[in-house]
Amino acid sequence: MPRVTLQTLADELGVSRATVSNAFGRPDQLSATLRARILARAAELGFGGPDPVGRGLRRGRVGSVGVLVDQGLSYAFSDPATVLYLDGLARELQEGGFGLLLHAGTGARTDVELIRRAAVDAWVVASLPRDHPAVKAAVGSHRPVVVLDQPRLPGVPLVGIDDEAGAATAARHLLGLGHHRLGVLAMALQADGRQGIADGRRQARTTYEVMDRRLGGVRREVAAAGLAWTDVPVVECASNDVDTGALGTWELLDRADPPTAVVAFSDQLAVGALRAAQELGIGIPRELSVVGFDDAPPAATAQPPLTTVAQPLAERGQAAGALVRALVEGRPVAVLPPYPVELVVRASTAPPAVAVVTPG
Amino acid sequence: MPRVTLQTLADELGVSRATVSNAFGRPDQLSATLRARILARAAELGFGGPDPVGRGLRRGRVGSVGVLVDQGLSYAFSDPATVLYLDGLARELQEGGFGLLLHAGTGARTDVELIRRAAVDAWVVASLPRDHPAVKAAVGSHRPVVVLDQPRLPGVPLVGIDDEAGAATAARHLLGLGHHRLGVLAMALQADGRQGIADGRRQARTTYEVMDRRLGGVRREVAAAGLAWTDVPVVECASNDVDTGALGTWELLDRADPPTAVVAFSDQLAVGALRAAQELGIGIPRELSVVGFDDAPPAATAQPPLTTVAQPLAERGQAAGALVRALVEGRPVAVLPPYPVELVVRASTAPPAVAVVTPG
DNA sequence: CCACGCTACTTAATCGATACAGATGCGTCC
DNA sequence: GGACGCATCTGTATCGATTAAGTAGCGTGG
Repeated sequence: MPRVTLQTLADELGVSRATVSNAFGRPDQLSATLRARILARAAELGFGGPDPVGRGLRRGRVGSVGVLVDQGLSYAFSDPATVLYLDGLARELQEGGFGLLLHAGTGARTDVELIRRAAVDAWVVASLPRDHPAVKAAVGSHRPVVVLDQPRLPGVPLVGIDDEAGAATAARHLLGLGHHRLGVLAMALQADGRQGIADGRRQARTTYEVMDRRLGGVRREVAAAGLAWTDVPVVECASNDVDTGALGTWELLDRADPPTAVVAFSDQLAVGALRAAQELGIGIPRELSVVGFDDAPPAATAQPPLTTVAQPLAERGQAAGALVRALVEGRPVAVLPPYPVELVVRASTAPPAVAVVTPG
Repeated sequence: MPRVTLQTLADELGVSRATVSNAFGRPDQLSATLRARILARAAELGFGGPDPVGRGLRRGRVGSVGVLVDQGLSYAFSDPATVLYLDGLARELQEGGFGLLLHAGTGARTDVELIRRAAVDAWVVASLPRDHPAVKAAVGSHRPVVVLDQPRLPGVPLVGIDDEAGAATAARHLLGLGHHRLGVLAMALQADGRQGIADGRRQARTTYEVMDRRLGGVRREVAAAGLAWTDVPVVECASNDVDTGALGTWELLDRADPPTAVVAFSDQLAVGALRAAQELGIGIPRELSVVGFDDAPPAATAQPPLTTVAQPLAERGQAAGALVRALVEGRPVAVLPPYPVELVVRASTAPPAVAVVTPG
């Protein structure tokens, strides 16, 4: 009835508990024949190896890494980009013998309690807003933390990309094609579920740093082209999915002077823009150009295929995993420079229908 | 330098370790003022509460539940149906204070080792083949196990649906519309990556019980309609995604006597069928009828909207979570009857173009 | 004034394992 | 033949917490 432990086995076989432990974890510490006997008896008793929790306590490691994602799981996993980097992360961590303890911030207060009570060796913060309580809880857990994308935290390694450059490239591409009226389709600027046009005030208050940087990139290029940033409508999409992207696009186009080109801050939103355009009977790219962000799998298969800012998703996930491994093993880690991004031009962008050629 | 523990705090304040423990876990066991003092000092020292591993060892519970999914994470999460029930599961478990330790069967031998070493209170086996080594490892871990869909294991609670009835309903619907030439688009019958027509021999050897049951359901209806099962081509799709579904559909239609109606065993595959038809210039439902399975979100938004066999995905995930909670807490659990399924008729099915009306 | 009950703590056993410092025995080398 | 090395196993401290049982101290009712 009582649980089988190393001690049970030791008593059964008349050896010490230490030897039984070694039979499982350090084969070189005992003779092959004794080890075989121990393992055989263990199998008979249905003993599957040392208890992970006891082992974890003693060794100071349990072999799991917590991952904090925004919103619910279904939401996080509906985004192919998120899935891709989680996959990279999971692979790398599994390689190192770690499991992935997923934690979706539900926003409830119990979140923090759960994080405090979670038996993990480290935390990966996967793109959370700066003020999210889960972030504080993770940092306060006295375990290594690695951040993906955001938020930047002092002394915490970050695996990010050059967001500003990425967004700037997208904007420059469109401006270079001759567009003068841009629109921006952004993800949430704050976690308050707000949807719609975000004015300057709102833009300045985002708690999602990635949005801040990408807006900055577009703004920079718009200014460089001699245009007014206040003339560029920014629509904030409360969720990063196709439906909401379509909704946001409706809003962008339903204006007095609708944009001829849209910079979307994710492929999800961009695909939503394509759908909205189709519903409205607007030809892409003839009447509207759309640039996405991420180059997630759906970008290439979209109709038309999306011009988008490519970033190494799986690779970054893997890099985050490698950082975690290093930190847990006490190895020093270097500061990672932002991963480069690259514009992939496909068929969703073209010069505006009525090109306004500037003299010169 | 050394870690702050309950003992550190106890020494600091001149109280016993037990009292400090109680300050965190059982507030009624000490005076409010002392508790406040302890908590205050804890905050000062940056002590975030009792160590989860020590706690876990003593209490016999760590607060995490392992989830075993087939293939890699990106694969599992590319299926909206999987995402939906994992979301239900996660919600229910978070409610109970458990985190989700995800474990994607990579097929490597290290999988089993990882499972053995994972600090979890229970396992959820999410639709694995009968012979998957991870299943044995989970069952052998001496922790409660709950199975989603498959495999059926003696003495292990299962949260399933009536697969046979579901598939039968789909087939009956098509046969009732007047179709005489059916085709089946199945998921993998074995985990060997094989793709293409599965003959009777292969069908009989599936290690995925769900496929077995669904094939049985279709077979039953085909027989009831007086047709020969051997005339019904079954194409096995190695991965459950849209691309592979399209590929399988090509194979199904590229035959001497192509089917006029397809039963797909997932919405993913069904959407693939829609795409293949579009590529081939085949009108749906005029020239080809398609029935899906799951009624995952994409089913309703597909073009045309999919007729599909609906099943309560999130609800089942939640039910699995509830079972896990009960088992971990030592409460007895009743055997769950299969969840009912229901055919949702949308626009992807219609009578065959050249209806063969039986006299009578 | 004693017994009783209550609150507020403390004591000590325990969860299951790991790792380091011995202990033991045996062969070998000079 | 004594010293030494080596392989193989044991003894024991320790990881960080929980909890049942025990002990003061204090107020109260008979």
